[in-house]
Amino acid sequence: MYDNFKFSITFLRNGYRRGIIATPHGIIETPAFIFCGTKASVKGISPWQLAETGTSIILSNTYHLFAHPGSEHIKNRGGLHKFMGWNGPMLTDSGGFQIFSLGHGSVADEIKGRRCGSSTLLSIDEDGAVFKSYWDGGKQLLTPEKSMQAQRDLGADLVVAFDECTPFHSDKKYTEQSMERSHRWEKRSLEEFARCDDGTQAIYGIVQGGVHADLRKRSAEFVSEHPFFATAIGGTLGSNKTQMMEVVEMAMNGLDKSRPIHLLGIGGICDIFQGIALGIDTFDCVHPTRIARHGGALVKAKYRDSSQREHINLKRSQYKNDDSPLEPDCDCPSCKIFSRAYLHYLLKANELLALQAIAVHNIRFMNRLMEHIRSSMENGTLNEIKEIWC
RNA sequence: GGAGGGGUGGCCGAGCGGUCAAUGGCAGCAGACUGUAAAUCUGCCGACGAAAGUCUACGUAAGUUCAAAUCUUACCCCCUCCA
Repeated sequence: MYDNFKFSITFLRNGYRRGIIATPHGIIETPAFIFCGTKASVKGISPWQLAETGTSIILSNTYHLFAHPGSEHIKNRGGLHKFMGWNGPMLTDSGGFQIFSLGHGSVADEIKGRRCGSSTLLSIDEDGAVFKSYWDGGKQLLTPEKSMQAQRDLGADLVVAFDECTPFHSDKKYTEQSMERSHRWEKRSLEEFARCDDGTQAIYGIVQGGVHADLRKRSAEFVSEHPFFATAIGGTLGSNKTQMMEVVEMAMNGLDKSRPIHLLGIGGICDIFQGIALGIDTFDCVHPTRIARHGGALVKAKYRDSSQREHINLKRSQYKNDDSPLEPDCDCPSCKIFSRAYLHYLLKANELLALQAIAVHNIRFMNRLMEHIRSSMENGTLNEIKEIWC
């Protein structure tokens, strides 16, 4: 297995590391950020814009494409790469996160105890999870085998074992049972993956275990003991950032460090620096592209406003007369030709260009951040550049 | 000239005797967003006040009533139809 894949660590110091993941569609220099193109599209952004802004890898979601238009439909169109026009490395998430998100709403809602009214997760049992399709209302069963078959149809380079993303509010007993079931699901995922392996894909195992150190350790050991190509850290990471990094550290303790390690769903700037310090290789998050659509532009520390956020909210009236670019030292197309005042106006005028222009900037921002992190590792300036970006 | 309809907070637009500082929507001002059911969601949005509350408000003026955005009368504007 994994003959066409390779992970090489090219630099290692004090636990943080630089590396290269080789896939049939190209290489990913790590640490890297993976942009979310959930429904076979990074919302509002074309593949050529992704390429122009230095993106090496994107992610799509099995659950969403399974619900619509169907993984077989995409297989018949030549696979996901061809279908969406992205020829670089790609990962598909298994749909495990949707057991969480379609049952509890957003991560923030769940942690803060705000339950959203209607859930489309109908039930979970040993076999898998039953959803009410948000597309046509029909009942859908997603199992480890189905997720793997769908991911095989989609044809991403990197695929992910099917797990249950356990909610933060679950007690330890449920978290443990859920973790053990996830382990059984991951084993089934691996078996189904191996059964159809044709050398074009590599699979990630997922560490679960909630916020409990003993569970995280057990889960990390489980994943490391099984022949996954790489590891992803998933599940709830706690209710605040301090706890989040504690949980990541718990998971890291039992992991096989020779494999690529991905931190699922995390993409704050400071979070990335902290994750890298613990040895994380890749991150993915909807945050950069989602906040862009809500008028939020990521900017380095010196370009921020008084709000202490990692982005500026261009809908704020303070930007109405701001003729400067989002960031004077950014090389993205948006910064080269648009002012904050213009983007503010576009947002107020409800013009779609605003959403795209800010997303292009945020994507370039994240890629520049990762480039800077990689280049600063070997000359030992990681701590200095953190001041610039955090 | 005759007949009818209408004038409500920045705009559109409900309400048609008390529970109305007045439903909604838009605009405005903020906030949230971390393996995307998200170009979404939440809050504020007459003035003063931390709040209780006080004041000023439904074209203008006068009236009926314990009580009027809501009823009556006059006036001023707008729209439609007829001459």
